[in-house]
Amino acid sequence: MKNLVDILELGGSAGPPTERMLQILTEACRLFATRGFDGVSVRDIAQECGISKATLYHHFPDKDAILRPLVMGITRSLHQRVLGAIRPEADPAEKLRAFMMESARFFEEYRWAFIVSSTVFWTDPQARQRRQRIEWRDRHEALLRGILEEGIRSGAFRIADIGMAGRLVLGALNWMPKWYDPKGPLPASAIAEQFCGMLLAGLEATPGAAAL
Amino acid sequence: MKNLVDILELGGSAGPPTERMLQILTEACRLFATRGFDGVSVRDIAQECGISKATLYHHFPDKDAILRPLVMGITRSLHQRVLGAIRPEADPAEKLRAFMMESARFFEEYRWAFIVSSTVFWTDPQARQRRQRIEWRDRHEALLRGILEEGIRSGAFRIADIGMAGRLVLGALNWMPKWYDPKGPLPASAIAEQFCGMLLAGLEATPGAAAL
DNA sequence: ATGGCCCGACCGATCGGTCGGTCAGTCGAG
DNA sequence: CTCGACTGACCGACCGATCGGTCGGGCCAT
Repeated sequence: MKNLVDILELGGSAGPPTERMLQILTEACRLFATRGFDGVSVRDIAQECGISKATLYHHFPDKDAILRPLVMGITRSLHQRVLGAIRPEADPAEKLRAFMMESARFFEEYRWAFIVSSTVFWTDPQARQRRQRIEWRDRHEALLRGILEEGIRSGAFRIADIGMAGRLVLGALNWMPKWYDPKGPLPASAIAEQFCGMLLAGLEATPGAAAL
Repeated sequence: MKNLVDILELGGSAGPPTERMLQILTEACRLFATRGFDGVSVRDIAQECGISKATLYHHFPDKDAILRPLVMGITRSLHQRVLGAIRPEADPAEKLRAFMMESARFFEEYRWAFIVSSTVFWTDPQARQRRQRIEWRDRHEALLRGILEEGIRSGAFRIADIGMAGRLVLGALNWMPKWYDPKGPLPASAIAEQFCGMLLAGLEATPGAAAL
C-alpha cells in the first residue's frame, strides 16, 4: 500500500502526522480491514506497532480518532483522484472507462483503507462526520451520473434509468474488494477495464454475430 | 421477511425449532444485519425477545449457534432456489435473467438473513462449517458459469473471460443490499431485471443508433 | 530540568457464558 | 381425586476475561 499520508484527513488544526502516528494508522487500517472495527482492540493495534496501549493513547485521543481520518480521507481522495483522471474533452465511453479504471487503481493502491471505508461507511452508527462523508459520496455519484447523462445526450449511450446504470457500475467496482487477490495475474485496473468493456458492449452477441 | 423456518439449517439431529427459538433467530438476524455480529450482544438479543439472557442460553448453547443456522441456511437455500427457477430448456439469456431475478427475489424475501450471510461470509475467522458454506457457494458460481458457457457455445453471448463476467453479474447482485430500499418504488426483482437487460445489451448505443 | 515519548498498572463497564433456583404444567401411583 | 416426582421454560445474580480509556512516573535528548 502506498503511503497513507497522501490521503489522510487529519483534524483541521493539526500539523502533519508524525512517523509514529502514521505507523499506527497504517497498522490499524490493515487490522480494521481484515477483522472489522469492533473486531480489533486497541491492544491489538498497539501490539502490532510494538508499543504499549498507553503510548497509543498518547498519539490519539480515542479509538475513533484512528478510524476517522482513514474513512474521511478515502472518501474524499477517491473522488478527487477519479475526478482528476477524467479528461473533460474525452467522449463519454472514454470517461466511463477512466472513471472505472482510476477507481480500481485507487483501490489497489490503498486497498486496506478502501476496504475499511467501504465497510464502515454503511454500518457506522456515528452520525459524526457522516454528513461530510455523504457529501463526498454524493459528489462522486454525481460525477458518474454526469458521465452517463452526457453519453445519453450525445447518443453514445442507450440507458433507460441512469440511477440503475450508475448502481450497476458502482456495484461492480465496490464488490471487487471481496474477491480481488493482489497476488493474482491481473492488476485491478485491468479488471476494471474488462468490466467497462463488458458493460459498454454487453454480454449478448450482436444479432448479426448470433447468426454464426 | 418470510418465515425463517423455511431456510434454516439446524443441527442434523435436532427436531424442528420451537416458536421461541424461531423468535430468537429472527430478532438476532435483524440485529446482526444492521449492527454486525460483534456489534450485537447476547443481552441485546434477549432484550429484543423480551426474555432474559439466561433463557436465551437455555435454547442455544452459545452465540455462534444463533449465527450458524442463518448463514448456512441462506447459502444453501439461495442456490437451491435459483437452481429451481431456471428452466433447463430456456435459452442462455433467459437463464441468466432467471438467475438474477430469482436471486433478487430471494434477497427481498430474506433480506436480513441475506445481509448477515453476505457480510459474515467474508469476515468469519471460524473455519468451522466454512468448508460446507464454500461448497454451496462454489456450486452457485458454477451454475452461473454454466449459463455463461452455454451462451458462448450457442453463440448467444460474446464473452472474453467467463470468470470476469460472472463476477460482474454477482457484483451487481451482491451490492444491492447496500443501497436497496424495501420501501422504494421498485421491487428487487424489477431492479435485477433492469440490471440483466443492461448487462446483456450493454450501455453503449449500437453503432447505427450512435449516428443519430 | 524540562518536555516529548513511552510504559506498567489500573479503572469501570461490558462482554460471553454459568450458576442455583423458581414456577407452572404433566403424569403415574396410591 | 390427590399427591409427589419430574420436566422444560424461565430468571436474577454472578463469573473471569476483555473492552476502551486513564494515571503517575521513568527515560532521554535538548
